[in-house]
Amino acid sequence: MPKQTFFNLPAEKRERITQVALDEFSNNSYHRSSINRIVENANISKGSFYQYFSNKKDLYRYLIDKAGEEKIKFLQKEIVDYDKLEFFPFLRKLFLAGIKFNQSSPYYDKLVDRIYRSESEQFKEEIIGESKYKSNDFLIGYVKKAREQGELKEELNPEMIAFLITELSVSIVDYYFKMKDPTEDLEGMMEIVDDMLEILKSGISEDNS
Amino acid sequence: MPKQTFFNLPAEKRERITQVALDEFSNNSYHRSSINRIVENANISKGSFYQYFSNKKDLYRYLIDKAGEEKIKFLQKEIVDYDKLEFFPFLRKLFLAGIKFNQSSPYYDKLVDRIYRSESEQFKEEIIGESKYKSNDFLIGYVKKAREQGELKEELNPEMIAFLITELSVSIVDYYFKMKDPTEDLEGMMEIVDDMLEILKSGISEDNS
Amino acid sequence: MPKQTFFNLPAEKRERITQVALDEFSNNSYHRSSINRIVENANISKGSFYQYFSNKKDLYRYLIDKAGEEKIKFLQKEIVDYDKLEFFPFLRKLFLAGIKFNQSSPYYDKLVDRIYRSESEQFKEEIIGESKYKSNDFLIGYVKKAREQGELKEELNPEMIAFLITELSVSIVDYYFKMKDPTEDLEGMMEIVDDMLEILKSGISEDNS
Amino acid sequence: MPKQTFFNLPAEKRERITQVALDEFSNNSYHRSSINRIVENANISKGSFYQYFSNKKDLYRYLIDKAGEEKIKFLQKEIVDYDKLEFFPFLRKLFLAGIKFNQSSPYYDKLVDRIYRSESEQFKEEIIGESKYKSNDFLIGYVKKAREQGELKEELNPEMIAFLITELSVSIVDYYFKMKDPTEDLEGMMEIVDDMLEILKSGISEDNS
DNA sequence: AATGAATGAGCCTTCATTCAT
DNA sequence: CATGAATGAAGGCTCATTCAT
Repeated sequence: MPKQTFFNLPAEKRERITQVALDEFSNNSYHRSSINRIVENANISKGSFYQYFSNKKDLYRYLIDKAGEEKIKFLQKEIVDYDKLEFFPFLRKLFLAGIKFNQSSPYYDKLVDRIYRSESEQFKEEIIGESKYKSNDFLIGYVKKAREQGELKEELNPEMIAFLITELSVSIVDYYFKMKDPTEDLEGMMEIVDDMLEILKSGISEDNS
Repeated sequence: MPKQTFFNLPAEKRERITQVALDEFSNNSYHRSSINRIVENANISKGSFYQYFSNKKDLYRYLIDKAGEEKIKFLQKEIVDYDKLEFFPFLRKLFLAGIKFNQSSPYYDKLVDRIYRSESEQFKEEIIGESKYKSNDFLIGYVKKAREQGELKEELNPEMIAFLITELSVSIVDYYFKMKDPTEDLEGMMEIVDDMLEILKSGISEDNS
Repeated sequence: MPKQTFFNLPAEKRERITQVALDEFSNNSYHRSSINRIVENANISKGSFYQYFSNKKDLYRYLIDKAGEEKIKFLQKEIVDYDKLEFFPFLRKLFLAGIKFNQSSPYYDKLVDRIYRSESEQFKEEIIGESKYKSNDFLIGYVKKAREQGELKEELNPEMIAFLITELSVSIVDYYFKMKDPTEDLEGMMEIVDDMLEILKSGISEDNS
Repeated sequence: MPKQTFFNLPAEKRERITQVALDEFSNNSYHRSSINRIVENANISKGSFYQYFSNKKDLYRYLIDKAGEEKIKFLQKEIVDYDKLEFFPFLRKLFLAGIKFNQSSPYYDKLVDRIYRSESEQFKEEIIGESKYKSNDFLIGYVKKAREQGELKEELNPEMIAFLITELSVSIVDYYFKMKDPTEDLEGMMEIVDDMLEILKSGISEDNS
């Protein structure tokens, strides 16, 4: 956790630092990211930095946490009444909201992707282990509920389904941005999402039999 | 490509270096990996290193290439007569073979995963661009053939399917080794593979309609 | 340009570093000069060095610039009313002042000689290109003026004359310090200067015809 | 001196090595020149190199010596009956021959220039001190003779005149190649040479008074 | 006579962190 | 709260030379 001094800062300064750090960590691996560059770009002194954060890892953890927070806040705003939706319409909303979030705050997604996919297992544990935003928990609950309500095949393992969905939601974004100009609107994206959802639906829904 | 001097080395030494380097690069990002550590662990002098490889990237590229080579060699040995198999049985063999390879040479998979998932697009291109082992090409061809033979839904985009399968094949290994002791035998694994395949099959095969 | 941190240093330290660097670069070619030696002799840490200068070239450029600055400052102090002098008396003053400068700050002259005479044309351009102390411009102007006032033969190319004078002014110093003990006073020197000037005068002045 | 083994080599190989080394040393300062590059470009093994030359300096000295030898050989071929010429016609021939030599063997001139102008005095002494081709000796003798024959002003110091001429002969080449395309023929050059000679003549010849 | 693997010192540069003010 | 000078370890890489074969 950043030190209290950081939170005492005027909002403008605090956000400037956050933004610059986000930029650095989302474009470089943890070890390659440079405090030197951060303080320079944020226009603060080295000494100040160490008065806000106890060390590099402290800042990093803060950003990772904030990324989770922001994403959840965003998703909750996008998917109102999500507990009244059926599973697949919900999933569709979830995917689209995920893509929208990525478009509006690409740094956060990059940051999180980076740690999930590229840092060593040990390092990941060290950083995320203490965070409360372990993304999957929420989804597993939702899958379980859907299965209980007969929307999903009984024989499938909910953990596995949740895992599969998470992977697909990341993959779909990768796939999309590998092919398209990210500033484009969402039409092309929806097509892919719908294809992917159709496959998933045929694959895991009960009605399918 | 490593210099000729590297290939002139006694096999034992050459393999020792390869092994140590593999260990280093599969456990650290490219930039974080250290030549210093490699030469120390491999018990060679820094000067020698640069007589074998022209630079860090040279060694890295060599390993990435070798990983592709080894994996293909392994898969070809595992999946004989693969062109006589139907699509889903083939896929099953492919997944299992992939897992087996990971078990026998976990470093190579980690290495390749790392670059595919975590290094910057530009860096990836720089390293893999010149390699002949671009994994997806082979799979896309195979998917197209399956679709022509009526095994897959016509409306689905082969590139997307291939992409999906590749992602799943990686995910499945992640999932498995996150849950199980990797030295265990394959029984538990097969269950998961079969679940996943069942989903895929329901999702993309033609007979399903 | 050195970083601000360098100029914030206590004068003693700043001058110590400058002096040590000057010593290093004036006795070795650019590439042969060693930052390691500089920091060691100046008794600063390597890390500090890079807080003062962005890199080796930065320091080097600073010295070259400073050499130009110092020389011009010195010459202006020595040759007051230089625009009221006739050409050859002026030249005599210039030569003598040059020698005096060399005696009082031999490092600067050595430094500048070194780059003018020995580094590759491309490197020279890279370093001096951006400097405002391109020595010849001033002299060419002065030669042109002298020619217009009928002091020099009309048929001679001013650029060539300026070039010739510059070369001679360097040569004369070389010659002198090759023969004499540099701590001696200037008497012997004046003889040589006068001989050289006499030759030049006979060679290029108009009254000569 | 190179070891006997070097001279036992087939001429082709010996010349190849010489050429490559010349290329390296004339384009880089002594310390920057690389044995590694030389053996690579000359296609010989590291071990062989050290069987031909006892070390880097040995090779370097050999080249410097050879440069002197070649230049003298060339000049002697160009300026036949030079002892029957008067001083200024001789000087003109000398300058032109110098330029021609530079055009035909630019590497040698670059090599010699480099050591004369850029290496430290101590290093120069170490290399050239032992050489028999100290260029000036020959010229001083010639100047003395000219003075005795009344061609030059009595009051001028022959050493100084010889020094001056040497400097000019180098400067003139610098000046020319800074302005012109070196592949051009000699017409433009002759003009400059003649201007320069005219200055010199007015400056130092006796008839001038 | 020829080879080429081995070596360690040295190169310039970047880094996260400390601490006195 | 803010500052920024100081630091030494570590980074990748090049070098001339030796020596066993």
